[in-house]
Amino acid sequence: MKPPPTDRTNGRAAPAARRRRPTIVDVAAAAGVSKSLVSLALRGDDGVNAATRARILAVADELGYRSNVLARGLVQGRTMILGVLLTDLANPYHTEVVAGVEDTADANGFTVLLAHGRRDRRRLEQQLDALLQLNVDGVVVISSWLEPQALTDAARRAPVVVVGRPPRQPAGVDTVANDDAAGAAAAVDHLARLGHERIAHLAGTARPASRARSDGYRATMRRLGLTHHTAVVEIGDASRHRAQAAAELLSGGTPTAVFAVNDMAALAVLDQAHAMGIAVPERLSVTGYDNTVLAETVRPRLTSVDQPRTVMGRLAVDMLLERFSGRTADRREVLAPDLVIRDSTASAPRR
Amino acid sequence: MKPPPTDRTNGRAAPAARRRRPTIVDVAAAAGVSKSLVSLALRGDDGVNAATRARILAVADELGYRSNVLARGLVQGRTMILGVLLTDLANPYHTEVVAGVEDTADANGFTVLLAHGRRDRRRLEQQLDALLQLNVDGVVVISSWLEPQALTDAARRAPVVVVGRPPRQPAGVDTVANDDAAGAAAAVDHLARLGHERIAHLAGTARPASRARSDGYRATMRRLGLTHHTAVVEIGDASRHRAQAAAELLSGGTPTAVFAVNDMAALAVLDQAHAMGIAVPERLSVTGYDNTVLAETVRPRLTSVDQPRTVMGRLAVDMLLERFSGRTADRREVLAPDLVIRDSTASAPRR
DNA sequence: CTGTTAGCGCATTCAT
DNA sequence: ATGAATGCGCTAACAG
Repeated sequence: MKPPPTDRTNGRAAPAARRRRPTIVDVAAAAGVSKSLVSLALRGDDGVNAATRARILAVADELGYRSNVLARGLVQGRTMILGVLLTDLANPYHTEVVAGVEDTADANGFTVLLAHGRRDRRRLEQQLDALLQLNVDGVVVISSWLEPQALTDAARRAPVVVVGRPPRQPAGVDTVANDDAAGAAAAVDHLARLGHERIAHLAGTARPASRARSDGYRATMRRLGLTHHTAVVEIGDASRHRAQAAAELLSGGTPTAVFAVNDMAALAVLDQAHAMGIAVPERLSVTGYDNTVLAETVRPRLTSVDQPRTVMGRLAVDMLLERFSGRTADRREVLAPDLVIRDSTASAPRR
Repeated sequence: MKPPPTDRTNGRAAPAARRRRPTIVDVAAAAGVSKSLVSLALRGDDGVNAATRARILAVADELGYRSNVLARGLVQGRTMILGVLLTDLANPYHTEVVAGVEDTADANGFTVLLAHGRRDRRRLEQQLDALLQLNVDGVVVISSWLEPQALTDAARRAPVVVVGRPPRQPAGVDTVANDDAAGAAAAVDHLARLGHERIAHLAGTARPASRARSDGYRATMRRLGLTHHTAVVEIGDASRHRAQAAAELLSGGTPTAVFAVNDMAALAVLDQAHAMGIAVPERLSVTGYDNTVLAETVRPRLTSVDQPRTVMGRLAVDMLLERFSGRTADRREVLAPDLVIRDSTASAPRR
């Protein structure tokens, strides 16, 4: 805890001559009217003399006056700010949801501010709290790391929508998720239609979304009568683990196709296949999940399950707006994902 | 502009039973003391009876009391919040700088909030304004898009540090940048040492950083006496442009090496080389710039110039702290980049 | 139609 | 150890 900022705007000339932004009183003084009148004029109230209003607007413009959100929030009880809390800035999945959030927020006159949890639950809670303290009107949580209790608590202070798949459904908060089971089914069905039978699965960590995808994989394999599904390997976050898991997967059972839990995992499979001299897609088909930029970047371009991220972000804000208008019942939305077929999948090799 | 939130905490039972967070008065009431005493106790003032303090702390803890940043900011003139303004959330370069900012902010008890410009100058200005309205104590701008005037104006309200290379040095704000010319020289020198002579360059848009790199490239080629530097192609942001530019570059002059302005451009070269059946690095060496995750993702792994992003972020906050302690002179810091050699560069092919 | 006045919210700091 | 005053900028209610 270092020495905090000392500068005060009042008092004698501060070092850097910090300038107060013009307030409504400055405008009032410059225009020679009361600040109430300025307020009315600025908000287009009818009861203001046209000439006076013109003068006020001119002065305000000249001074570069802009009303202060927080001050207005103080009296109106709303700030027109929406907070977005996300686990991991570096995760492109998250940032695309943010784009959707921004779209709808913009269209409705809201400003969006972001808080970053750095993949740390404690920090996520702190940041959520920080947003709430700013009196944001609502929060979109792009994370499945928070305890249901923390979310429910937060929702008592402002409407909260979770984008993703929290471990348990928290009371009082809305959720938007994609149908992981359906996505897994789409990928596996696609591979099966291409004639693959030995379809292996590279599974993720214990996160709910990963589990749902693995469950979907197993269910689909069962439905297809494919008992020979080679292996399910738990992988960690470290890329070394992924590589190791991928190596293990390709060595045992000699699969002709792999359904990876996400694009990063799929990339590990691609790399491992390359190292082992297995041609993709000729001898091995690979599918990812999330359709991140990665999928369009690696060679061969990755077939991947696409979550409608932008739509999810938009929907999240829509749900916030509904809460603002009085909805009290929780709403959970599950969106259908979409398989994007690229170059990493092809017909199964003949024996 | 949709109907804004209507809920007020006061009045009769609001639909969702929105709960006020406990304030210092609640704690005072529950502990049977005045709020002044609570304030003193919480901040460890000596003049508080030990037993009383213990009771107050216990009550505060039980109620889950946490002081409100904004209210404290009101009276103290500082909020202990730092704002980060960035051009593009999806740009991993930016997010790594953020990590550095967060490191140092954390260590000094500051909270970090992010505002996103969506690659739009107007929006960047709005977001900068939004941060300032929150009374953040300082702002780190990770962008070179803002007009110097906008930055200077902002700096009158709170200290501002720009990470990156603004077109002109704005008065009153500090800057942290990497030495693009030196980075370019490191890359070209590396290629020259490997025996390359026909070293082409894939240039970027008109952004200052890109220009500095191109200048560095040309200067180094001249210094090395390599007049035969094939071509400089202007590329746009669209990936199609990049591909086209890369194709053009590899067709004319048959270079044996390419210094690309950034990793994305290098990736385009890699892809194009692959399409044309040119083996990398056997027949063509490629270097990138920025050392993004991309560099460690593509095959072959990309040799790239690394900017010390985390350090830059940390330094930015250090500079903010200096301003808080009274520094008034502008400070501009230029950090040395570092060439990271991977698999995409090798000795020049024999004729 | 215009101007004045009193809070909105909360924590700190000064007098007592 | 306490009440009252204070910081901020705005809007709403009311008086002129």
